[in-house]
Amino acid sequence: MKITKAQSQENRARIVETASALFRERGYDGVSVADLMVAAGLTHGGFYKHFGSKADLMAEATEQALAAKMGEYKDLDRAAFVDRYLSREHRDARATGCSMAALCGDAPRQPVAVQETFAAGLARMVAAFERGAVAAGADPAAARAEAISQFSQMLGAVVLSRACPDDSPLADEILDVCRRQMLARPAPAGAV
Amino acid sequence: MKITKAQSQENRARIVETASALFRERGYDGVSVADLMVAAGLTHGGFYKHFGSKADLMAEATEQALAAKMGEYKDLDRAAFVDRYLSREHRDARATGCSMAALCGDAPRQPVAVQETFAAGLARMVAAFERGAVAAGADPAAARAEAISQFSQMLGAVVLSRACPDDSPLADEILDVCRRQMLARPAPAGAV
DNA sequence: TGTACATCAGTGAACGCGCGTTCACTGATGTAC
DNA sequence: TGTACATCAGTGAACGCGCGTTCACTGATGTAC
Repeated sequence: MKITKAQSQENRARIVETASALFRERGYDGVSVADLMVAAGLTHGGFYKHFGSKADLMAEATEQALAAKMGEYKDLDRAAFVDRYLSREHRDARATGCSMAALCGDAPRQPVAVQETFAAGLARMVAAFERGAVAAGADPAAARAEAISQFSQMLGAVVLSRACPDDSPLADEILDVCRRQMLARPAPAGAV
Repeated sequence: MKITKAQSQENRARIVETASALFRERGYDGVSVADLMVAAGLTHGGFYKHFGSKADLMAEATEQALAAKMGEYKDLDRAAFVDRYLSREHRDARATGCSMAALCGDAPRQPVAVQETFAAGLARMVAAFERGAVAAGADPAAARAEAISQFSQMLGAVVLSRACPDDSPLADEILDVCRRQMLARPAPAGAV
């Protein structure tokens, strides 16, 4: 039953990828090591050949998902980003959406390594937002404040929309209202 | 070991109150029935004399905490509410703070009864915000949209601030930036 | 008002279950010669 | 290039533990007379 080195590395990568999707979908505590390994096409015993603990994987999967998402969003202009972030598709696709929005409520109760990964990801996200605003012509002095308050609103809207039952009209209303408000919001230069 | 009717009702109320604090502090899944009953000064076996299941209590404790918070906030004007909601004290006092902010990330994964309680609470909260804005002279047509987008931002800010490690400067920055931005935000009548 | 007894809130041991983690074992890979 | 063997990723049973829930039991309360 020994496996090629390449095969083993592939398996490891698949575990991380599967974990990052399942964690976003069900939360860190909603995914057991056994669930996860089955979803990755393996058995649970082998998990500890790749990771020291479930907490280690949580940190690694979160790190990877945040980095991947930022790469994905990097080339969108502000309006396109707002449109996508506050879309019904993003709200409904927890597993492939923003890890920050999916897991920010769980993060404070997790091991320190996960908390730190989260905080670092948030800092990078704010910095990226800020650079985007400046590039779009915003007053650099106000750009950071705008980045923070706008991201707070968008994340809050996604989290609240997801907290509504599936058929609730409020779920869509929250997204639509915030999307319109974000797009109509004065250019970063004008605020605060 | 039988107890007075009044004593029993007192015990029941204390369980609900204790639960609403512990759930906000550690999340629904972070509090076991045994933990909770010990915190309420009882033993775990008696729990089912008062509640059909843990899920029933989750719904009841959430309902009660949301209603109590709304009563508490009812008489504050907008600026005072913003100041308090986005304060370090509120962020750090999870157990006695806003249940919406403390548990919105957990709500979607909970039993339907809890989800419905949450959605109803959110709807009431938005309605209260809206009334407050109209009373403050806002354009009624825009008041609802402002209520939704402002509450999204405030909740997002509290959740993100809590997701930062304790000593992180970003945690305070998020609150401070959003508080300033909320207070400087044009009166509800002027937006969107 | 006093007595006899049914009620039922509270107790704590026990239930089955799923969790994270460990471990002896397997057998193809990859290496030493 | 061919052979012998050590390695180690993967397997699946087993571990101790905490969970939500059940249950037989207790004994003061509250009621019927």
